[in-house]
Amino acid sequence: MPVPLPSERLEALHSALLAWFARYARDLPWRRTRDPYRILVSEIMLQQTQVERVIPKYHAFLAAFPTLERLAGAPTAEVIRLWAGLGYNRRAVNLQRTARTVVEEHGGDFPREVATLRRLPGVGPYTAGAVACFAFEQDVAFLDTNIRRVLRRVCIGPDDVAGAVRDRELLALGAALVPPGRGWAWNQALIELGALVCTAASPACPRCPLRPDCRAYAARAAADEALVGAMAAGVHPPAARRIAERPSEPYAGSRRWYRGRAIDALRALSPGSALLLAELGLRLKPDYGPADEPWLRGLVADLDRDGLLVFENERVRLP
DNA sequence: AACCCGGGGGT
DNA sequence: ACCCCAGGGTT
Repeated sequence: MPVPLPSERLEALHSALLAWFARYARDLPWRRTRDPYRILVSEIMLQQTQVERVIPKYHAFLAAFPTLERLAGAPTAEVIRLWAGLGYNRRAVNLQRTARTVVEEHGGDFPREVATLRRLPGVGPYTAGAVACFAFEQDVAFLDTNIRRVLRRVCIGPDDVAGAVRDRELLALGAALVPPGRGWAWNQALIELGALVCTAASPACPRCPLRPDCRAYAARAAADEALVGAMAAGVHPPAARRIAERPSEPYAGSRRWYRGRAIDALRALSPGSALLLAELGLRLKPDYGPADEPWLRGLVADLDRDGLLVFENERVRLP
């Protein structure tokens, strides 16, 4: 059961992290704007995708679709083409659906409320909070993989057995930490700390501004001390045991891989043109034959359902 | 709650 | 060969 941080430490926590952010934050393009459209594009692209790979795609996408209205009015095929290399292609379709929803149902006026944002396609709890905070500078709390990890370590530490603390509880904890009026910088700073210092595999605690108030650090320091004492006494800890796992399926040849190759094949077509089903099959499998047709129809049907292609008259094309 | 959805880079 | 990454949607 996590205990809230002592209130007398709250102000110190705020100033420590905000000062660290002011000094060490990366200069990322989406931190230079409050335009909700640009913030949304960045947030959708950043879902499960690293910053370094998003940056060039972000610029290219906004060059092609500089405004919400331009994205809403573009052929979906073009949006999918611009998404090449980012993965999770449904994000591209949902992003355009959101643009069209905002244009058609909100008169082009971007929603500000988290609950309203949350209803947009492709916008979940994280993205709704991020847009409310990073575009409209609201002091809202939300969780992404970085914030979740930082909060777990700082506020819960060794009590977080196997991630037993739920998001609901973590979110309540996080909401109590947001400094009034500084939500934008605070949430950016939590994410930045998780990305640069409090990383998943090897956190750089020696240069962490939150170290004085971090439960995980305190516990680790105590454990290290005990270990050093034990080693000095001639006691060695048991070697970590490797748990045997079944070999995982290779990615090439997986369903996900074929979906990606199918969309790539359609991207390569000149705009407006289509491919016979068997032609697509041959581009996915050199030895494609009639026996593969049911499999291909299933693949295509799912992509069609996802809005990533259109299958009509035995031909396949981008929407 | 479990599963699916891409692709690239790090270790 | 794993793990990780500014998550969301479906079942």
